[in-house]
Amino acid sequence: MKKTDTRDRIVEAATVLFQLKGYHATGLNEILRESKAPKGSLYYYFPDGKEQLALEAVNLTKEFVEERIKERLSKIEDPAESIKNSIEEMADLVYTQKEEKIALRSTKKVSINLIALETAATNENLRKACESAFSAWQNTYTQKLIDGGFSKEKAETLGLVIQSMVEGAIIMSLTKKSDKPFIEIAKQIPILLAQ
Amino acid sequence: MKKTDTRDRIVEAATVLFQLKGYHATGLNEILRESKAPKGSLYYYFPDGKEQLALEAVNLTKEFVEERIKERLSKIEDPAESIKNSIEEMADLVYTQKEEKIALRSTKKVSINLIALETAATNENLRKACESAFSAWQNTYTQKLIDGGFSKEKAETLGLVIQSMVEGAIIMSLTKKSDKPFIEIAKQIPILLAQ
DNA sequence: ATTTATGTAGACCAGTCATTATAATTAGGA
DNA sequence: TCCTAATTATAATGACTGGTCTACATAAAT
Repeated sequence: MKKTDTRDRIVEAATVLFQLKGYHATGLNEILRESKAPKGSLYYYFPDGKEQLALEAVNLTKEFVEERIKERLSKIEDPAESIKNSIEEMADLVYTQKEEKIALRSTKKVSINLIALETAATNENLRKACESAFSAWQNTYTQKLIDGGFSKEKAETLGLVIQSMVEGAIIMSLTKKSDKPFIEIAKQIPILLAQ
Repeated sequence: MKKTDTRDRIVEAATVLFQLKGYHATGLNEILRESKAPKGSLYYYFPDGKEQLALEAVNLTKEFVEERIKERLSKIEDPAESIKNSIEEMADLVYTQKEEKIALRSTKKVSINLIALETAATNENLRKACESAFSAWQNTYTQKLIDGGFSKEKAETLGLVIQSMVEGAIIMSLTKKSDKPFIEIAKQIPILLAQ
């Protein structure tokens, strides 16, 4: 029986803020304010401070997104159609999050894109956590392709390509303030998998 | 006749640092130190401070990359092959930059990826500058496709898709510390354009 | 009743941030 | 040589940073 949800609230707030504003642009005080937690609690639950918090945020997103993808992929048997479908759902996730960004009521955890770039050259721990998340997602696509009859080699290549396309769509989508990149990427999946 | 190149050196250093470490993680002092510019010069040349500096950095990268892509696309007539070729060159650009990252001797300006994500939700001026850069690059691909006989509509869609794929490859490449994402993305281009 | 965990609370630290105001210096042309 | 404008130096501003610290409350265990 859990006493409080303080710890969870802190991680949730950190997750949203890190992916929305970035690791360096988000201050601990802001996370505390948003999660209505006192500073003493932060270092009680996260003795290693901001980096530990970011690691947990990345891992939380990793699991959340992996779950989402798997659920979507299991609903349609045909790999091309199911992956297309999954990408279209991501468009919604990224986009409805954007709209609610001021209120921050959203608990959506959708991308580690920004943290990944911020830390790729400067923080090996976080870089590895992001790499692990990307690999997990990529692997989900690969597995679906193998189940659908693709060779292991081809499935691995296409998994990497699809994961890259999704990450690219996120960037383009956020900067263009449009879900069109997602939609167009999704449309190309069946063509890509027809080979 | 130009007296000094102080201003240029500042922009160059800012460009490299912003894309390597990020807008918020890069301090003005660091830019000064890296560019060996006099302390007083920054606000003399850039009275609007850090944001102005970032705007110029983004625009510099925009023009540099656009030039590179155009040059590459003009060397091969077939759109698929030329775009594939251009992406393979980008792999080198991104990657050799990475290797020299400590020395920072590199003056390469290759991506606005990180700044784009950092500012998409928090700084409308910079977001627009990044959007403009993405559109310019995307447009270069589109134009090549039109010249190669694609319909305007199809060319525009594919331009967006290709641009998204490239941005995705950059993220994946930096996070995985491998140029494989670029290579695999490049391989898919002819398949994508065979439709 | 006493002790030990568990968690809350926020003042406080030294340092860094971007920015500004103003003074000093330098350079070029008249 | 002098004047003026272009640079650069210096120093201070106040806001904010991540992180540490001690005090305090509550509740469970002994």
